[in-house]
Amino acid sequence: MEIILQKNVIKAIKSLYNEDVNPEQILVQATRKEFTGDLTVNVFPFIKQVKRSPEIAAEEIGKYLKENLDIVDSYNVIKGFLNISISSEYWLKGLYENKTETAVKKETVVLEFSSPNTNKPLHLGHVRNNLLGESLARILLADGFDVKKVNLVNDRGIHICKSMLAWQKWGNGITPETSGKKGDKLVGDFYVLFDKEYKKQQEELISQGLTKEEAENKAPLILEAREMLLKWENDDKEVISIWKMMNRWVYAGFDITYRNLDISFDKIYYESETYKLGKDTVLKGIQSNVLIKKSDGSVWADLTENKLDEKLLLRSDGTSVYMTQDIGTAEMRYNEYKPEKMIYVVGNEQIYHFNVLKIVLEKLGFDWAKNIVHFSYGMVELPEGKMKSREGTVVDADDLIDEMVATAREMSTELGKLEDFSSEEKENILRIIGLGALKYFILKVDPKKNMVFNPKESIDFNGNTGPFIQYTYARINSLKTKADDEGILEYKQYPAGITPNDKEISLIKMLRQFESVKKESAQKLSPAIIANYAYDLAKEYNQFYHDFIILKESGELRNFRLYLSEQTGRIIKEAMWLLGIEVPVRM
RNA sequence: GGUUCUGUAGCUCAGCUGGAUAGAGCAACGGCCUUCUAAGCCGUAGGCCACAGGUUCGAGUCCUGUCAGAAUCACCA
Repeated sequence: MEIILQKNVIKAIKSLYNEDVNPEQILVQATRKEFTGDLTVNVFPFIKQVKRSPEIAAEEIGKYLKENLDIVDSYNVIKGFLNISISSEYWLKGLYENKTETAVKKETVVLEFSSPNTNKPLHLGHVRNNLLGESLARILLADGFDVKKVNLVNDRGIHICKSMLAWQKWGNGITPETSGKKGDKLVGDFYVLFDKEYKKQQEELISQGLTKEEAENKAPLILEAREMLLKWENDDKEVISIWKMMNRWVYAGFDITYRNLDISFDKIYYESETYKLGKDTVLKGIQSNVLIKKSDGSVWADLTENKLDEKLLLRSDGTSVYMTQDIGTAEMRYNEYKPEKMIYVVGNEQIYHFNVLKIVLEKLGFDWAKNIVHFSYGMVELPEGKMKSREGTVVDADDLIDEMVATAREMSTELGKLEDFSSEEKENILRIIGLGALKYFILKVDPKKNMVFNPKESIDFNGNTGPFIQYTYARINSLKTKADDEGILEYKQYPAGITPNDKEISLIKMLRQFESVKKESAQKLSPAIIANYAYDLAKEYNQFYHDFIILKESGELRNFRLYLSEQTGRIIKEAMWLLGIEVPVRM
């Protein structure tokens, strides 16, 4: 509709002033609430060309539009702004049009997210990553992309060796079964234990006169861990078997967390299976003189011409680093899917890493490297700052989910809801609500910004929240159920004698926006745009619901309002789906 | 020190490619359940959009500088 108006403004200018203007000069936007009208044309961008004062030009164009466009009902001019009212009939028709054109692009996008390390359980930071990843996948899918969700499990490296070593030294053969602990938690405990003992050794060495850096590199524990990594890369039987066992524990733990968050993947890569390819590629890079081998055997990429430093790709002992395995993974992934785009959902702390990755891949001759997109999101912080695992301030993912559901339960009991439900149904609804609160809380903020989470205040269930939107849906659903009970079934036809009121029109307008909101969120890779839209829509509907009677109305008006409600519910549900949030039929 | 990101109400966040008098929620205060779900609706109060310049008809938005916070610049991942 904006486009129709835009074209006609161009026509108007041509016929009134005999001037040609570009479409970009015609700004059509929604009229602000304080003014009457639906759409506003701003005359300033072309005011010089038409040689009129803003008021006169706006007035003349408005007059032209009213005479030549039947959808234009009336207009008014304030300063240089031409506010146009679209006929309510046009809005009403729009609501009843069934437009189901699904844009099919079928370009493949590989979307990597989650990417946990196997040495500790998932925490709030990972939760943000997972929720963003899952939501982006759905948003891109809805925009017509063929999305492959992939997870890259970081199952090798020095960090795993630390947990393994600690378990070997102090674990006394403990397992998840004997301890009753979730596997990822148990392994995480040993990682923390390693760090504690390692710190002790460092302090000891520092007191003997070593510098901090020397102490970090000479502590017996770290030497043992490095040795273990070397053994691992040389397929040492014992090391491999501990590694397999402990990873198995971790995966069992992760599976539970993923399931609780409704996260799934099309494909899981393991770095233990991709790093060798990376190593090979790096070695080839030396032969073709793209990379440098130093006298101690370490391999580097010289990035000084890109205004960056030198970057290590293989250690002097021949073992690979993070970058090495990411090269291999990217290559493997590209060969497997030949995607148009590879998106990595990884925190903003790794911006530098991905810059380097792209440059190195390009140097190595992979022209698809330019299609790599690092979707970098901000950190989740506590009111007192960053989460520190060593200080025990990490917010554990499983605990957080449990707390959210518990809060939902308290609220529900207090409000006296859900009393007539079976316990099974009730639990499911509480899960939907608790999880909805958590997911919405995280997804509504602009991904690139850091966000603050206050565990003491816990997440709200009122106001701009997931449950607010879910509640709106439940209300609508309840209307439909009641309509059903009363035998109101034929309500979907165009209502002949109805003139929608202002609130109804603004609801219809908002529903129309959904398509462009979806597109925008896909282009900008931002679930927050969907989240904020869903909230605005729910708020608008609640006002409508409060101010007007729906089912107790009669005839066409009742049918129209019921239909309008149903459409709102449908879009709320779809918007929430795009966020990975379920909506309950009752709450 | 270099690079990147952020700075909007007491708190948590919106603010579309520059557009009219900067918006929500929470917290505070005051109203609304004999009518479809009050997890709701309405109202009051709360702002030098970090600061200073610049670009122009017009700047929270773009440019430059300053200040503050964060991340990163590892033979960690």
